[in-house]
Amino acid sequence: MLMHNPPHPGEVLKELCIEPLGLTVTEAAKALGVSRKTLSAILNGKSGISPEMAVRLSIAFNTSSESWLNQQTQYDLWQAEQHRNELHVKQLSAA
Amino acid sequence: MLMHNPPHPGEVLKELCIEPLGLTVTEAAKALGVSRKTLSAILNGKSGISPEMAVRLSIAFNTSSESWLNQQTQYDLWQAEQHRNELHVKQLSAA
DNA sequence: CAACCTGTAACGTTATAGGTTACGATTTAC
DNA sequence: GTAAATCGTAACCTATAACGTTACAGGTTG
Repeated sequence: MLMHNPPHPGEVLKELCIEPLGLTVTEAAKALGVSRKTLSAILNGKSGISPEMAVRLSIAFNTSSESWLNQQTQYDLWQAEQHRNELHVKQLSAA
Repeated sequence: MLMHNPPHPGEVLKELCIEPLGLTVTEAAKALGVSRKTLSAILNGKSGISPEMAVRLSIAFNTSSESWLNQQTQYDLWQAEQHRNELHVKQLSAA
């Protein structure tokens, strides 16, 4: 169970990849093969990291696509968990 | 890096939760608070497990929502990795 | 001042999760 | 054997989200 609010993957991307390399959003977007708008939205927490984007990041920054997408999953899940008690779900198993 | 095709999370759900408990799709859908169609689509690999659905499953089957959503992530990522060489991405870092 | 970078609004496309209703086919129960 | 339940799914809808192009205003910087 996630205990604390995970950071948006865009923040991590900015702080760990873009800024250390002194890259502009324009440059990075071009290298990633996406529009400047798309990358900007991610960096500013306006949209998430899609599976395809995770693969792009893994190529550009020589990382694992899993790590990127897992971060997104943790983020999304934390959001969903905030509404856990609003869901009308009945228990089916004690396993 | 993922090496083998991960199973669709719907298969796992069926084999590990629905069938062992002898549940019908109709019963399970009702307990989960979703339509029969929605659950059916998941069980038959026609749609994925959303973050909210992961939370529903965690309540109904007393499991972790993380495990469900992670399975979906691995599945989605494997699909995306299959097109890795079709993406026009330039390397930005050797880290 | 001119060149560059930025976020973002406005417009579009495409994909996907979810709902309801309805159907034919199969399975189960009596 | 018939009636009831279940199943997958088609057809229709909505909402959300990622992505694209173009265009603009504001900020830096040479």
